[in-house]
Amino acid sequence: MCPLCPQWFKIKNMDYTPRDIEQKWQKHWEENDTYKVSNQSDKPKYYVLDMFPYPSGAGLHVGHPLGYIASDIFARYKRQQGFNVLHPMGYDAFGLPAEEYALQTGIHPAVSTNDNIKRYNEQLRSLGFSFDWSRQVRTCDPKYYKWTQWIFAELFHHYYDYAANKALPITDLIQSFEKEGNTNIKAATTQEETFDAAAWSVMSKSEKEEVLMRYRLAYREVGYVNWCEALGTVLANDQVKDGISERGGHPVVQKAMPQWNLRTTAYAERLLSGLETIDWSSALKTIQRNWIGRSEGAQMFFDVADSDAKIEIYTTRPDTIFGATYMVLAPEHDLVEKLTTEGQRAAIDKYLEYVKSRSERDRMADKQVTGEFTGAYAINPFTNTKIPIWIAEYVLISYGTGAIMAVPSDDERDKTFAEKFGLEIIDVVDKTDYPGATLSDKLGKMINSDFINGMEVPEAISEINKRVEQMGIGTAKVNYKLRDAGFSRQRYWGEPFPIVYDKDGFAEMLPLEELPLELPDTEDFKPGKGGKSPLSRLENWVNSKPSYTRETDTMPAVAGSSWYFLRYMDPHNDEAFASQEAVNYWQDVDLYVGGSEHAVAHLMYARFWHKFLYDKGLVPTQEPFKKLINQGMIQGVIEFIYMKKEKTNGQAHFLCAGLVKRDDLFNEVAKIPIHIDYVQDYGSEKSYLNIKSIKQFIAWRPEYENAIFECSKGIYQNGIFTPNKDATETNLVTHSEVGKMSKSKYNVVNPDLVIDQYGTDCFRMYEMFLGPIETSKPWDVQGISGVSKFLRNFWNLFYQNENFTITDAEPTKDELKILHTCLKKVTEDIERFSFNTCVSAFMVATNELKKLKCNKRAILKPLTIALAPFAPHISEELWSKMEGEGSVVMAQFPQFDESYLVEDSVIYPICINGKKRMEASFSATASKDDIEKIALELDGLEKWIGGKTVRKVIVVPKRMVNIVVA
RNA sequence: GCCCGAGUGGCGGAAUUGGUAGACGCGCUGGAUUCAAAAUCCAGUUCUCGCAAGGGAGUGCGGGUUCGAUUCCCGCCUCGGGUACCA
Repeated sequence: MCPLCPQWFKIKNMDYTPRDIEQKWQKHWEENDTYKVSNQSDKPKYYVLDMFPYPSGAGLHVGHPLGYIASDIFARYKRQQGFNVLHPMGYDAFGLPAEEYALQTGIHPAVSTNDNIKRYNEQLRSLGFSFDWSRQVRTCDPKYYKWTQWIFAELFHHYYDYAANKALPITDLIQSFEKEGNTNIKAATTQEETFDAAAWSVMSKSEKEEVLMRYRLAYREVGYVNWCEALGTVLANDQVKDGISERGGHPVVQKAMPQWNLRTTAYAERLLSGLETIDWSSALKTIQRNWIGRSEGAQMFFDVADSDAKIEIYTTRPDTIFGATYMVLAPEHDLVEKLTTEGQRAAIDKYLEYVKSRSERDRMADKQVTGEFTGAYAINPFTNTKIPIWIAEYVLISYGTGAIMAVPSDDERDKTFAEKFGLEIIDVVDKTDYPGATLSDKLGKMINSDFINGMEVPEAISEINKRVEQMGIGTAKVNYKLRDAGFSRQRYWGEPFPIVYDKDGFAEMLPLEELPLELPDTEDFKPGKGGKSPLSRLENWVNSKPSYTRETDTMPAVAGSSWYFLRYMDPHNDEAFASQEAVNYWQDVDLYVGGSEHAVAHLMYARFWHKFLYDKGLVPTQEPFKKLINQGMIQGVIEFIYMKKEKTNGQAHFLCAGLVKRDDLFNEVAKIPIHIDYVQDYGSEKSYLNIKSIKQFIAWRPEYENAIFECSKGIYQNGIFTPNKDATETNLVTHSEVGKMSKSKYNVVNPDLVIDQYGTDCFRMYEMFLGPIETSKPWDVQGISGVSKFLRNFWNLFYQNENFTITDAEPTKDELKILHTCLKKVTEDIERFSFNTCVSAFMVATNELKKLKCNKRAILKPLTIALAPFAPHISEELWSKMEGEGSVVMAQFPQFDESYLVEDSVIYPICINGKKRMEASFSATASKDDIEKIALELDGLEKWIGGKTVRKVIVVPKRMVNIVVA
């Protein structure tokens, strides 16, 4: 402020300079370990967790902090309520992007990851979060992944016992085998053959190891995997979308490779039932339920005519077996080769050739009805008739048993197939009693079905199941869509498996004393051809343990993120992943905030690992995350300019969106994304390019140096603007779309710039004010001035004529009412995670107190405490000026008092037939009868009743009066 | 296709158990201040008819329950997310 300026005296209030205040307090908090939390406390615990970020090279954009702000508000609120709050942050630092970046630039993933983390740390610090940074974890730190490796090894050393319904040591299983073989073992396994103790005792070491591998929770198996040649790695199902890799969009094929897997299917039932016990959104639970995909049905064997082969099928509709007129095997099914007759061999080979040529993508794109007859027949065990065996691509080898009994009358796909190939259709369910019911509803009455005729479907199902078991041809069975998790990656930047193979090729887990097995350093991280990991080229490392060779694959990124929340509880422990005291104190995560993109993979793996650790008695709860909130995405507007597909005189020709629309040229133009920094009125409907923008665009994209830019105002080319009339400026309207904020869309808005201009507190509150935390919305900086104004107004409540002035005068009834209305609203809304309405409540209170010129400590002190979770810096500054000592961070959150909210009188709307016509004030203590009596005698009421009869008067206390007339 | 979720002013959104629809903010309009602008302050702002007083309509569309519906029920439409030949 300059005293020489004539206006200086007009600025009545002390300037609020957010950046100075914020930097001062951030430094103060850091120096004083304000947010450091101890594992020893008399206070009740509360654990608030964010999904830790992958430190990408692009840095944070305005979308990332949304969830962090929400969780920070809640953590601060809980802290002020007297909880010992664990609120940590760390980095999910292994993964493909760092490695891809390394391949492009030659910069080691460890180096770029470290740089990125540094940048993230700075950005997160500037947002004023109350993280206990001393507990920071990084999944790529050997001290951390020592325990990732250890848990993996423990999975290897355990199997899942269905009788005990938990994981048990594999040594227990070996004992059982020695005593009585596997006949009485009920376990999660792919072991089909039974054996007794004698058979076990004569097995070779290799046979025994093979059997055990079929029981272990971490096991190695040759299986079909999603192989992506371009990325040189195996991908999980959820990393493949429509047959191409989610990352990079490369083709993915099925390839047989030995892979390490986790037997997640063993926990299918518990992963499903556990959902009932946790407070997650129904949408998210549904996603997980669908992913687990439980279905009840029967597994059955069909005999094959003139053969000793048996075909095992799975069906959810055993009741329809009398309508099973043919069978279908998946083309990859083992029996195809054996069953195909000589006459059909050529046709079948041709069909198999065709199936091979069809990528997964083709199959998705056009679902053709195709198939071929094997020439063989099966016997329907209930009708004893011969039914033809076909192969068809609509039956998948990976689901159920890879074979079905086809019932064309009651299955949509079987029906189209039967119609196309002229196969018999027998109606077996009469659905006339259930009009509108779909096939999946399983409703109707059995017909043409011998001894179950007349039964309703559910009864028929249990009857057939009973009969199937009596006949010894199958059992009722629950099936899950959930697959075991492929856990091997042929990449460099991940956790090495703690595995060595002896000279006979048997896998052994390294003991804890030999962990961590550190990722060896190399400059050569290119993926090898044909699925060899880069580690396989480091021969010294591979052979560094005498008479052993090391596993050269690495773990996927989900490994480290499956248990990181436990490490925060005791992050520097070298003796255990966390001490039992720490785990027993912190228990589980009370509130988990993160994006819904992790709905399946991360949240499923983490629950699986947690349940395993629970079975081992290492964690006290079955579920890791009690309450989960999915924050929405902050989207960005992507700006495009239209370019004609055909060049004009050999030059690129850009067109105004207005012209494209006017002349309907949408088929003749392509959309070229343009950096949002060059667009005028960015984000608005009328966003456009002026001459300056075009020059910036050309500087960015020199290949368009001589391009033509045409809009209704004229044409710009080679630095010259040729107007149509007398225009001096272009107005080339861009095409705007809302989408993900991404570096590749050139629409990333960096929070640093916003913070520089408005301050962290303002940024935090504005992101909350934008709307409900769970909805996605485009970033729009327009409204931020309202929040900025609010913070200044709040600040100015404490200032009079440049002086900090606060009085100890008794507050009035009105002032107390404003305060407690606000406290009530804020308290209740924080509890239900409605942060946008909290901001609004603060605005209302501030506006009203401003009108009353209230600067009383009794009002402003509690209000400052309540504001602190949202805007911690301004609150701390005002607190220090007001109180002189302590920190607002630990100040007791003020309790609202309903008694201040009680009114002497209440204004009731008077409705006639439900429509508000008048208002009237009644004493708060007036009885219903009194109100009714007075209401009917109100002046002016007659106009609305208009001579009609009053039929009824409804009085809802403190709400409204409704007079019904007719 | 199936399974979730959502549709409210010019815009973001509020209305927590069926009880005054549009809080709060942006934007816009008018006014004050200013040589002028920015900033600030005051007033107005769902649409529509009307100079006004006042009236009518109104929460995606159509129906229903109710004294009363943004809220509950039935049938559609649109958008977003998930999933996909799951036997």
